Amino acid sequence: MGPVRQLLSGVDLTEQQWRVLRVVQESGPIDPTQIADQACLLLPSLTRILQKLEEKGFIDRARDETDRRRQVVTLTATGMEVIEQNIDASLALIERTREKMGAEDYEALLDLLRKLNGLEL
Amino acid sequence: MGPVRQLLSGVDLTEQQWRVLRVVQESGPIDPTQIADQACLLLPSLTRILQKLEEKGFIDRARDETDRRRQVVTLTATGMEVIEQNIDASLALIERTREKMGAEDYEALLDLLRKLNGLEL
DNA sequence: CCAAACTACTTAACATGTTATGCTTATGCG
DNA sequence: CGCATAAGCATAACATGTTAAGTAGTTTGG
Repeated sequence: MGPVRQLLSGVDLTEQQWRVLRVVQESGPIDPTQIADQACLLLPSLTRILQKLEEKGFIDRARDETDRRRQVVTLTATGMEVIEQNIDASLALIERTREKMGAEDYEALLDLLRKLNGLEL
Repeated sequence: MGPVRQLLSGVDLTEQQWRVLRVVQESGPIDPTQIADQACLLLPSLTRILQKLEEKGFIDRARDETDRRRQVVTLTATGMEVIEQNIDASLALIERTREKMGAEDYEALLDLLRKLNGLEL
């Protein structure tokens, strides 16, 4: 993750903050529980991350009027800009890693990690 | 790591504290820089962990009289006891994970992780 | 219909990850 | 020898991981 942190340091974002932004971008309006699931974060961590992202003006949070326990997280225009400005470098970094490892090994690693993650120990 | 944390919660040790204890046990008297290397920890984290382990009475720290910048970390009798009391369950947990994943996949995962770790991005 | 159980999220407290900085002791070199 | 530099740790500051509790809103069984 070192290169990722370096990439994001220019816009004052951490790995996790970036990951959450990307999840919101790809999913559209979404509630924290689903974000946590997709970003592999526990809710207490996500709570703090969403607070930071809101302070920075990258997301908005609204109460879900159907179920008032829930929130709806949305990207702001600023948030979309930040993603646009960094997405190419981010994807390039992933691709570079994939090439350095070899595509087959890269996929094999992901599969094995998913398998380990799915295990009941 | 969930099961590991559960295993160690009985003796009030965290994963990393346990890992450091194990490194010291296997290496014998050793300095913090080498511990950090073997346990995959950064020195600031290790500093705090060693402080905790010393408070708990599981390790001793002495200045290296040859090079007074260095320390020598040693297991105490209490530290050895804690390891003896938990090592079997710890190894059993590793073995169980290995079996659940399948030995081949388990080894393949370790190899791929080592490969990724060795990569220069 | 209502109290108990549950869900979604927050807060708190402590441990660690990460980067930058500081301090002390060693080393290399002119 | 004497100083600049480097090595080995410690500290500080902030972000996250992890577990336990707390709060508000919802659902459900009697």
